[in-house]
Amino acid sequence: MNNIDKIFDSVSDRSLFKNKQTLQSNYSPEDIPHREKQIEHIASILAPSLLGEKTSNLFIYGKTGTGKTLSVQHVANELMKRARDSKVLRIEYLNCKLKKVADTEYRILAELINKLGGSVPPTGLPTDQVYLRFLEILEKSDEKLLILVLDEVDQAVKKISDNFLYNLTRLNSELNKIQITIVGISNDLRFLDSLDPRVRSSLSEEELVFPPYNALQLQDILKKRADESFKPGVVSEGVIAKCAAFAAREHGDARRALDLLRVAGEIAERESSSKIKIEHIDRANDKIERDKILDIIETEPKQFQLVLYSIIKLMKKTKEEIFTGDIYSYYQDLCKEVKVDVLTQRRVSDILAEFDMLGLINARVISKGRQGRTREIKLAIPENILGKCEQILEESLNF
DNA sequence: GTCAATTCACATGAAAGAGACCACGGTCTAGTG
DNA sequence: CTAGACCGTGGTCTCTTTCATGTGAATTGACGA
Repeated sequence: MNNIDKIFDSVSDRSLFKNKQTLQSNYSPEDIPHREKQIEHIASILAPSLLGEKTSNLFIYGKTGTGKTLSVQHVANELMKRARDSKVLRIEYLNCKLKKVADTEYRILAELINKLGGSVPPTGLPTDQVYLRFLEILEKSDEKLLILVLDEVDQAVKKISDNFLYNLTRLNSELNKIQITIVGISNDLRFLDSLDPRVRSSLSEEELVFPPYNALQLQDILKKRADESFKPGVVSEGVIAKCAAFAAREHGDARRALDLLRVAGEIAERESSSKIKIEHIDRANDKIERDKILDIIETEPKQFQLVLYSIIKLMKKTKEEIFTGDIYSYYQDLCKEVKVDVLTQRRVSDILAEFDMLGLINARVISKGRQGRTREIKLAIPENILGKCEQILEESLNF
């Protein structure tokens, strides 16, 4: 037993982390630097809710990792602290992006009902029935106001149509005892434009933009978190700056910067290095990128993998841009070989578009004049993990 | 040489079908008193 | 008589097909200089 204790002790001795949680993405710190203005703004808009008055709907946008969610949650927490005993107010947070939780109208409602303490079957009911239950449960509750935070609404609206937002905003007119305020959060700056004007006007009574952090602000944030997270003296000179620079290049994504720092720490730890050095950051960057891509590839359905495999093979052969037609014919042959049903070109076209979204390929719609219109496709997977990708694909397609 | 019409090879949209999943209500069956 | 098994209906969800329409520039061919 003593030996095991020793091993455990030595691990904790060698560990560079004091408290790793503070670097994890779900951690929410006490203070949020460089967002004071936005937080105040949100607070001032939502403040009347403490009296149970209906506040304006709020719409927030900004790129990923600019502290939107964090700020809103912060304000929500403060509000709840104040309102705890008065029972006027209720705040529910819902992330619309999480698959299997909330990417259809039905599921969003079901999730909300669950959070409010009711229950609905995961499927099988007509959607309007679910609406009715939602209304019912709302009317039953004691609170006068419900603030509904919909994170990443753009994702939801993309999958569903925007009339579910319309329904939500209209719900107020059917409710007597309780009112709903919607706080929408979106990563997509052009999201509002794509909405139905009726929805837009009611949803964005107030608007708030979160600008990206610049490199200096990122450094500030990182420094603060690093102090909480690592043991003193672990972080070498320049590491923070480099992290910040990396993330600033990608539209000031603080989440990414923190991930980078954490992974760099893990790498350093595994190598039993006593400090985090700048080279660890580079390696962390590679690793994050690599893991992300490999993970996507691995979890993709078979047909997608087949298409991707075709692209990789073709790319290897030609080294140049390839077009939808090339891929489709290669893919057809491949399907026959593996004895899999061949999808239509229409479908493959959509699959390619999805790969583009995922960042696995760069696709551009071009017109080649008399030779028609097509996508010009380039692989966006770095050379150094291409082999690994191929291997994974071959395994899962069992060649 | 110039200009509009043509044409290609797909992109992009809309609708609808197939198959999986599930809830609900009604009916049947077997076990119980 | 009643609880549980079983079935049919009707609903959602995802993936896919079918049908329809759109589109940007190379090419063509008519036209005028």
